[in-house]
Amino acid sequence: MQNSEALALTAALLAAAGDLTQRINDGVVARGFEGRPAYGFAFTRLSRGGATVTDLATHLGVTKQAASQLVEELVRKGYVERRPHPGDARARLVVLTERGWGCTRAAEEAAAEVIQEWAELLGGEGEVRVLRDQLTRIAPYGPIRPAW
Amino acid sequence: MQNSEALALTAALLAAAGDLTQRINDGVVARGFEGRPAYGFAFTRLSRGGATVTDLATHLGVTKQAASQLVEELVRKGYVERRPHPGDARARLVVLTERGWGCTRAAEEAAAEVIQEWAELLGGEGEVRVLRDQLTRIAPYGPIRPAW
DNA sequence: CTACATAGTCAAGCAGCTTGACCAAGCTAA
DNA sequence: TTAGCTTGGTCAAGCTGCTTGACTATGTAG
Repeated sequence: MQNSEALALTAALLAAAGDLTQRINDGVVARGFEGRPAYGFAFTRLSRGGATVTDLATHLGVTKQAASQLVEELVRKGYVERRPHPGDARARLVVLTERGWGCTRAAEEAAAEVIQEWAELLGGEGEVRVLRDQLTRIAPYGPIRPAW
Repeated sequence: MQNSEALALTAALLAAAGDLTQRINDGVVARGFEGRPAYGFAFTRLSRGGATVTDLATHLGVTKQAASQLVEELVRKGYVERRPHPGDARARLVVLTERGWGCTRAAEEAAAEVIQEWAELLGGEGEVRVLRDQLTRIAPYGPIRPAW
């Protein structure tokens, strides 16, 4: 693989990622929710039984202070609520509210729309599956990172 | 395509993009340059004959003030220099210095390394080419956007 | 020559993150 | 039990990279 090809792949990957993020966010907003992309990553983690602030921080790859601020923002907007943690009085369990679930579904729908469009560009859902499988194989574990 | 599949693709795409960005930057730093990911996008544009601040701003999808600050930073670090623009006394042409070219090559090498690794994960360079072609087809034109 | 558009800078402000200090609650060992 | 350390979370201050707004200098169209 030549360097220039590596750069072409890099540019295409980042362009696709940025475009996808933007359009999912636009779709969420169009469905009546206000948000920023980071919400989606938080929701992904919260949608499986809730999480503590520290869990979220790890998942997002930020400090717990930053995660705490994000949670505060989500509480203010009515997407999540803090509950006492069963079994650890220090911790608080952050869970999605009904509105939070609605926002999550909106994000899913918006994502599905974009990917539907990609399927048309690529010539079929099979091609999308190939893409997803390839990306899954190269995607690392660990915290989510901003693409730049 | 079901919603959950769309989310899986989204997550994998963003994880791959974030990982790639991070590792290219790490590679650049390991080669003795200091930088942040945005530099790479600027260099991509500058490497084709230089650009004005306004060109850069458009390419990066930010205000010209932000682009101007970035250029100032790059000048301070010795990666670019400002020259009078031939044919427009208002404008200044920002061009890469020798050190700037070195940093650009370092980024190319770092990118090639990561993608070499991806080729092994995917089982061959042919698979990488498939990935690149697919991404190229779905990647939009227009300014580069942060992935989140 | 006038009027407007464009390239660039200066200044102020803001969002989202960081580091550092701290408290309350849990854990471990004596 | 208690002493000492770890862990979950918050408060406060500060920084970075962006924004909007105001402005100057140069170009361009009538």
